Amino acid sequence: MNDTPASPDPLQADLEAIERTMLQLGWATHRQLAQELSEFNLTVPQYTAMKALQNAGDNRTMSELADAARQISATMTGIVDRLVERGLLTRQRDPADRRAVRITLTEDGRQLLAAIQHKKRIRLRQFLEQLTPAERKDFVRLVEKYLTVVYG
Amino acid sequence: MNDTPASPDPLQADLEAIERTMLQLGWATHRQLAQELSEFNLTVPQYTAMKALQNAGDNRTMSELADAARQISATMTGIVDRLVERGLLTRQRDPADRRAVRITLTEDGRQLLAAIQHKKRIRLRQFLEQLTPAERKDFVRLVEKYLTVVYG
DNA sequence: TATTGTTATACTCTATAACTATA
DNA sequence: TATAGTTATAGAGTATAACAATA
Repeated sequence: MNDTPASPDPLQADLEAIERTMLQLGWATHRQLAQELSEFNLTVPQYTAMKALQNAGDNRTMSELADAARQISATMTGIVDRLVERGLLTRQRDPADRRAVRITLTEDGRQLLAAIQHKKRIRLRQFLEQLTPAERKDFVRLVEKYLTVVYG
Repeated sequence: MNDTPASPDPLQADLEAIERTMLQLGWATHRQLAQELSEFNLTVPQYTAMKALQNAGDNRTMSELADAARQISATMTGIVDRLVERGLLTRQRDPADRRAVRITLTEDGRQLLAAIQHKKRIRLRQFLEQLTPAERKDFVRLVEKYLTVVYG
């Protein structure tokens, strides 16, 4: 008869707090980003693809870009279509393997990313200014650990 | 002549690390959640709406639900349509104000949320087990501060 | 008149399956 | 035969504008 143990699973309370917080973080991030990007006439998947390309070093194939952006190639085709049409990316056949297509950021594309980055950083800086250097390091370390453990 | 100052903005390095990490966190969370939910035939906006309803105390109006889920009412109409059709929510005219519609979780809806929660917690627990109690508190505190500062 | 919610419209994202071109 | 990428298809989410019912 001990339905209400004095000392239950010590993780339980933290678990519930983190679950709620992370769902909020994921969704709030997504919606907020969508709204910020609409000002630049970009969608979240479009921006994510461009950033993934930039981080992966530009001149990637469609498969590599799809992997980096966590998409399948059929989806990436449509996203890249619209970005090429706007002059933010270019598509080029790879001469070494004519099945492959190489994607590059144009100068316009790079400038657009820079403009978005500039705007996003203003608010991020506000956040960082409220933390101590040790807290900043902890934050990055904990979030990276979360990504590794929870998303493999 | 001091183009490369020995001690530039001390926030700059952290800023770049956090920017990249948070974009990855937002997108990875979204894509991972979508994949987990597909097993239950739910989309992310559908799940978010159901959780928002649950957190807001059930029996909310469409406007309240849209606010809680960060959607506009026209979008919420479509999302609720599909959830009602599947028997996870019910719609009822409010007798006190016949313009308003009250949304409630059905028993099936509550059970589905419980099943999803059970599955999500397994992986979250893995993460928490790798942290000290102090780190767990820090994590929640820092993420909540981030949400407050960055998303108001 | 103002508010609540739905409908109409147009576009984007998404996954699956079938297909083309190249290796 | 296998791989890289596109196309076809169907469904869901999204915002805007117009609309109906109620206050």
